[in-house]
Amino acid sequence: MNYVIGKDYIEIFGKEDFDIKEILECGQVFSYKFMGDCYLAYSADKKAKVTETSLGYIIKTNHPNYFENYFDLKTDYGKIKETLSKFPILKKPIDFGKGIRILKQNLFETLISFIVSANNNIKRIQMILERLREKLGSKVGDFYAFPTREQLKGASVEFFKEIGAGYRADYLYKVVRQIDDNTLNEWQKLDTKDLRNKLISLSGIGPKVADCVLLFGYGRQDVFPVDTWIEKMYVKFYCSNSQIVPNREKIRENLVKEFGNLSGYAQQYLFYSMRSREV
DNA sequence: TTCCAGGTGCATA
DNA sequence: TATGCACATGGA
Repeated sequence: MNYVIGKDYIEIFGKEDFDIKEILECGQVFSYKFMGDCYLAYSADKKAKVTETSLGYIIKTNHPNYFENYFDLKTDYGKIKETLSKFPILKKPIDFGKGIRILKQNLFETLISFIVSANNNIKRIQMILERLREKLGSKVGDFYAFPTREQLKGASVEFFKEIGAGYRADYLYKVVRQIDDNTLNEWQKLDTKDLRNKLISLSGIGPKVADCVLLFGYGRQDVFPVDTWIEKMYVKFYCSNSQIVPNREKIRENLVKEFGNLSGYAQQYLFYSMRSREV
């Protein structure tokens, strides 16, 4: 996929490895808006407007270098899809979500977002996160930035309940007090296993949320988040009728063993097609 | 009305 | 180590 970067834009040529609807709506990210003729993508304190063109896409933003990384434009998804298509169960999911790219999201925002995501549905997750932005975030031009750790630290448990976080309010209140502004960045140097254990030690973060933060925040691909949809997928494709369904930890182990360093990509194709009832 | 959603924390054996 | 249950909330 070719693209050029200007002072306030990125132009993408070709659509086979980049579909903005699939990228934003495949469940990896919650802070975006569909505007009818374009998508607005929000990440931390930055915004991009993505519009389809006859040749591909035009991304308008004041931070083109940031969004070049955010949309993972340097990675060759054609090659990844070619490799993964050799797995029979991935053929349809890859065809269904062939324009997906795994975003490289802001660490802190990813952490908070996926704590909110636990046992929740995507529409409500988006609503809660939007309220967080509007009530605690700094105004940047015509939108609100995702609140910083300091800004979240100023909020009470009651506040988190008021915006609809439910029982996750306690998790949010605690987690912003368990880390400081450098913690998440310092953990970059750890290997996936140690980093995962650090994340799980935080409030509101278990195995699944940790894997999502590893994949969407830290860009680790050797993880396979197992949620209710992946569990359904596993039952459908890996368990015969009479077979007992293994627990999620065992499912995760088996899938990481199978897909190795491409686990993260495989997971997202499968998740998207399962949730869309397209497998 | 009941079930479900990108699960986690905690008690119990 | 493994299993079971409670936990808010809103849409289907």
